Amino acid sequence: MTHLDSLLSQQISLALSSLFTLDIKPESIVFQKTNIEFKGDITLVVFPYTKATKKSPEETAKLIGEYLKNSVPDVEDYNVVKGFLNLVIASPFWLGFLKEILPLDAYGFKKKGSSGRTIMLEYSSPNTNKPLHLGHIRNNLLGSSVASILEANGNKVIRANLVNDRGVHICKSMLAWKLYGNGETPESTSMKGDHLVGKYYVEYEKHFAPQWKANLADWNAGKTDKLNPKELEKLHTLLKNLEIASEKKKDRAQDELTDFAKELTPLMQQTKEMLRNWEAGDPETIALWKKMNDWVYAGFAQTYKALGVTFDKMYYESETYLLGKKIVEEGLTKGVFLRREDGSVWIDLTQDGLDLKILLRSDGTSVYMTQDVGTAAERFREFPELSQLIYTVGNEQDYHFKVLFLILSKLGYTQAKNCYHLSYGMVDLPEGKMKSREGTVVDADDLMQEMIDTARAMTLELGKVDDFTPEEAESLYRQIGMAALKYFILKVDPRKRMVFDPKESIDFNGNTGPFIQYTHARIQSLLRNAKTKGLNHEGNDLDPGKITLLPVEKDLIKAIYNYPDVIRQAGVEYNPGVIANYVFDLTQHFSTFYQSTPILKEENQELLIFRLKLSRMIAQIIRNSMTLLGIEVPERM
RNA sequence: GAUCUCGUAGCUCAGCUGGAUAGAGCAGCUGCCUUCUAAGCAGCAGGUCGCGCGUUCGAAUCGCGCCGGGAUCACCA
Repeated sequence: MTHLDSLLSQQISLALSSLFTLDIKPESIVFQKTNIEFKGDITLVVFPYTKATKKSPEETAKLIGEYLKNSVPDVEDYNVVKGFLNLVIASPFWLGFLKEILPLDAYGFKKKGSSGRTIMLEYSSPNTNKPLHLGHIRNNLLGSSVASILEANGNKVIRANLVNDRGVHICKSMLAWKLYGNGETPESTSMKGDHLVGKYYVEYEKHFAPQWKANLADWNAGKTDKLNPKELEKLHTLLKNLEIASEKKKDRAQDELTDFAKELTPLMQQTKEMLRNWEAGDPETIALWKKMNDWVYAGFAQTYKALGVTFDKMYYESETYLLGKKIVEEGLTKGVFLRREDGSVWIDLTQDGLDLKILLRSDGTSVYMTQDVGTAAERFREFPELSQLIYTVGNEQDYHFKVLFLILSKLGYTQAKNCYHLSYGMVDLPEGKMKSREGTVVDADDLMQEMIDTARAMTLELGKVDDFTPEEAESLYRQIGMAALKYFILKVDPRKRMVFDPKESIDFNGNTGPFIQYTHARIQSLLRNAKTKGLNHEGNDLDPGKITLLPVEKDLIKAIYNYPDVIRQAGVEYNPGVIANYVFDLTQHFSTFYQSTPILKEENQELLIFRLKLSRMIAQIIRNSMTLLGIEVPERM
């Protein structure tokens, strides 16, 4: 609620009371933007009150309008269309407001920490067996931007990254490198470390597939002589299941058989052995693990730097994967969990409309959920002041987090209600889902490079950098390319699945990051030109009495007026798209103004200076908004 | 089978705590660079808001049902 809203709602409450003896609380009165077709700045819909006023909507609106015009100096005029009361707010109000905020350099932002809330926001959370791809880009950009938005709302934010650095999938890359790597290193191959490790993850699959397929083929041909009696028995059970399975369950039964075939390959046996060695602390395995993970981290560091994301706190699964077991034991004694005959531990969530969920395997080892319970508990202990714990994770894990928060709550963690799953939709390509098997996965590093290369080509073609030094030009290409990418992804509501069309994302016209950057650069150019002409726009003085606002100028000030609410809204929704849409709209309005209204050529000196100040304020908002999206704005382009 | 989610212009998306004739961008078509950066501006064209029923003075927005896409429900992570 803005100052204007609260002033008007109080007056309207008084009006309703004195005109119709109606008791309506000011807080319950809401306004909406005046439709562009009609005159006015803010609109009250009176339909809700007509039952009580016993008058027609038009009559009711007219009476309220007249009351406001007489009692509120800032209400200059009003008009009524059906049940809509459109109020015209006087120019001095808008100019007075602008004058008030001109001295601020972060208008709309709350001071960091002013809310007294500390929020931990987890994002990125990569696996160390392959490089980052397009999906990770959305995760990183989203998490990073939401962190900034929450800070702009006055919160202290801890940016956390939980690295998935252990497990079967990591051992696959390690084993493949050991078996087929011939000692390759990032140095010897001039490959980025994460890409080299990813190469061996793929290599593993290449050797693995023929092995399990051979198992299936053998079994189909009745060759089962390699199996021990126990395995043979399981195979018979699986085959029988497949045979009697209904049409619908056939896939599932086939998957189970395939899993068993994978299990019994030499490669998988070796992988599992490697994982056991790792868990036992075998020095050779640990050394290999460290070496390859270091390669990956060096690679990730580059990618993160290029993306412009940072972290305050790193967590490694290798250090946290044992957490949670103790909590599960405690939960057992509390009766939250139950132990089956085979020793596995479960929670029954059927009362909550969910299913049974496993927390410890029959061999006593943890599953993902166990670790997540453990890390959450650890974070609550480590940061007792935490007001909120946010997980930026794809919506494929909606169920997982529902269960996690429920378990935490059942274990008695009151902080469970402060946990939030920032769930975002998958990124698809125009031809459908990204599939590693079909090689359609878009690599993060490649994509960024492509964007920068395109920015270079476009900029050179337009002849924009003729007077730039080579370093300045390169920096500009990077800024533009990254802006295109980031804006393209962040403008979409995070909750929604989105389509990433490389051709479209590389467009620099229209609703794009580069267009917004360009508008900022134009304003800066304007201000530079003003300076060389000796025009001083830096002061904050402004005489509302001497300026008559054009409609386009009033629209701009109104948009500025709404900015704090936009930042608040983006924070409430955890949605950078709110900022993106706002700043595009603002930029578009400014372009209209810029194109249609003389600024430096204005003869009236008061007006000229006012327009410069207005432009300066718009530039500030563009810059600060883009910062919330993690996007840089150049001074020239 | 169960649960969750999405469906708005040819394409990508806004709008969804109910409000006026549903908005942008891209793609298509017209204009505008001796004038503050044309990565721009102005305009034209493009819609049964998946379908149906209901609630309401009023529904793209809320509820129910159906159709279609996606996801999840593993001793995977």
